[in-house]
Amino acid sequence: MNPKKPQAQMVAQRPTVKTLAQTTGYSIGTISKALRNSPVVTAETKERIREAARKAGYQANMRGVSLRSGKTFQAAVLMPVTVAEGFEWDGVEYTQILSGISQALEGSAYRISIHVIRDAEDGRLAAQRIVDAGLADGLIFSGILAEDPRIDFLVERNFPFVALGRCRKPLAYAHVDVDNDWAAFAATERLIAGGHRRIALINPDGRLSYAMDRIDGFRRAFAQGGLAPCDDLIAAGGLSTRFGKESVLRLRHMPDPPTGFICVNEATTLGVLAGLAELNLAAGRDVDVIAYDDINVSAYFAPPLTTFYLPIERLGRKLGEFFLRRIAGEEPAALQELYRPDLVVRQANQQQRGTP
Amino acid sequence: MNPKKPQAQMVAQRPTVKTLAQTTGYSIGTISKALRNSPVVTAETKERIREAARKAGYQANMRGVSLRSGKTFQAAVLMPVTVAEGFEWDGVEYTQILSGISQALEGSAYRISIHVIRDAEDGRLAAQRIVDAGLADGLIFSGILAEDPRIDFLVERNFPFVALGRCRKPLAYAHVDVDNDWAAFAATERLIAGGHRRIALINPDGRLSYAMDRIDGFRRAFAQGGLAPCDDLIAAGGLSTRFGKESVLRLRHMPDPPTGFICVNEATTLGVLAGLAELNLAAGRDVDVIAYDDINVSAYFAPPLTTFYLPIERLGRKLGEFFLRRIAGEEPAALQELYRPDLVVRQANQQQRGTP
DNA sequence: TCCCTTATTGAAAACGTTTTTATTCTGTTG
DNA sequence: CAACAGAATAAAAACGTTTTCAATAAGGGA
Repeated sequence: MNPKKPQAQMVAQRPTVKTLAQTTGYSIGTISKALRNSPVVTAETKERIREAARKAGYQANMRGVSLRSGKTFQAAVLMPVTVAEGFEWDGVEYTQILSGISQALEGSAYRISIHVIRDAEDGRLAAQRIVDAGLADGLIFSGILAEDPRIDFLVERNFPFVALGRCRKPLAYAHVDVDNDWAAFAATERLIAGGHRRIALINPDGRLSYAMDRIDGFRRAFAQGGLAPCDDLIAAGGLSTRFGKESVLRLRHMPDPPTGFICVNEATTLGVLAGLAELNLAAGRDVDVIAYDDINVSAYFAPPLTTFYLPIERLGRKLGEFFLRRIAGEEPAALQELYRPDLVVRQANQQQRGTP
Repeated sequence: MNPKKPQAQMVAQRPTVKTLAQTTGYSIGTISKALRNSPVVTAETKERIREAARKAGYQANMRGVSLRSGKTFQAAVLMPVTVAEGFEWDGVEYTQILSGISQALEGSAYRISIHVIRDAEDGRLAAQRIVDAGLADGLIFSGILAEDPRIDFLVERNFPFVALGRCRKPLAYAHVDVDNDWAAFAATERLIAGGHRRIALINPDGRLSYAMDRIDGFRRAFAQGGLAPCDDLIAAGGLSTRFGKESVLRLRHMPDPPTGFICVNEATTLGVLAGLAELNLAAGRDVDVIAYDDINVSAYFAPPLTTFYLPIERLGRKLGEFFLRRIAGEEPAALQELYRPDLVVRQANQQQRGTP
């Protein structure tokens, strides 16, 4: 009994192909082929090897696979974080998006890895780092600009990705998007039908592609009614609660103030309501507010608001699905989907006559 | 000119240690040692090799490093997703936590990988999978139960992790936590001082460790005032807006209803306000509400509420810092921190006499 | 002058896979 | 009966590192 003998009394190491080769008598090449269900290995050999693998609790070492195959099995998600003015709620529920992506990736070998970015330009640097250093097999990101440096870069490098949102360049790439043009059009149309003529559009940063989509829909609704659009009532800024509030205060102090408000997300909506409260105005009585809602929270606002609702988790699931299909080699042109949110009516949105 | 010659006209491949060995004339071993700043290699050799690496744009291939070193360079974060009743807002701002962790990990080779879990038990399975399959070098997770299966498992397996929250077992593990006992005590004390005697505690799931901490603080405040605690007014449930609203409606229909409410997060607070509105009660007039706020949103509620505020991103940063230090081998006992949130007074919280 | 120590670098092995190529064996065909 | 085709498996190479061990050179003391 040589006490130096190193192998026997070791704690149970993770089994490898080598281990399985020893226990079954086959070579490591055959083990690998059998487990990957290669047609060259005979059925009963496969069965024996699989049985041994099962019994040993074998799991392929991802680091080995990774090195050999060149794949990372990482889906990189660029997560924007608004370093806004002192920790403002921005209502960007990335948790839901990630949950959706995660559901789609379940069963695959892919894992989500997070890369926090500050803006789209920072995102381009992150994308470049990921591509150059081979940190992931593909990318998922949102907050698409009309001219998005990330999309330009990735399309040029032919690196797989899926975008939540569309840029305004005629490029072929996988994406999922909300029909913001339609939603803004429908919201504006509804307020016009309710008698409103001065309508404010609380919008995000104007460089964002969907901000432009919303403006397009907004203007189209006025044009359809033969009215001039209220371009002076378009507020472009952040997605924060503070921005919503400040916008209301500013707009309501204009000579011909808006009586209707179309908000871009829950956080701005809450800010708008706070601003109205400060002016002693009530939504549904003095003015009307229509919101867009990712997370089904507008029913709890005071008062409950009419909203366009699309659970953002559903978009996340589609992003994940498209990611896997893109990685598997499908053409980007086949991986594009546009969603229309549901209109949830909680207010009549009829302008009360006799309002200031 | 043999057209089969494979190397010369290839597109620029990523440089490797082998490439650098060829261009510098050193061996790959020396290259590796020089780049890792090993003391055995001479200063001028290091300089030459570093220069060549810089010029070639060399970046170590993580897959190679990973296989050789056995490290994954992954920080696995277990992200809870409440598959609550139809996409309810739960106010769990994981984006901020991830942002904080990400900041702390910047500069290191570590990346965040997300593992979505449904509850703590599901989390234990995820942890087991991560440990067994070697998917990460360490774990970060939140939503700690008084008896948390994840902590038991990881401590037993001696696998590095950092918890956001403390369990109730006397185990040594790295953690960051909010002093919820103190916060609940202070909130209760404040309402008692304002004349309230019937105070409701809107609490999360009772198995959560911090739910118990809150109850402890709640009771202690009554005991200090020589009063009997309102155990019948402790509502235990989700973190959703719906739960906040339903709790108010239920509690206010009791024979001796509460006049003060202490909420657990922003989402429940919004629900509480919605419930009060439905009962035609106003916070600050008919009843008082004190909230806990991770994301600085309570200033925009109607009315603005007195809150305990601690930007959750700060906790995230600490989690990331502790993670790196734990991975580097520091003892868990040295990696523990308890934060007290700031009290932000926005209401007097004095009970108005003559209230029902 | 010779040997021994020390400093520096080179060579080789190892991490765990997958894939390519080689080998062995069996059965068939001219 | 020799050659050959085909099937199954084994052997080896490769992915890009890091680490261990061996080799070489230089310098110093006897």
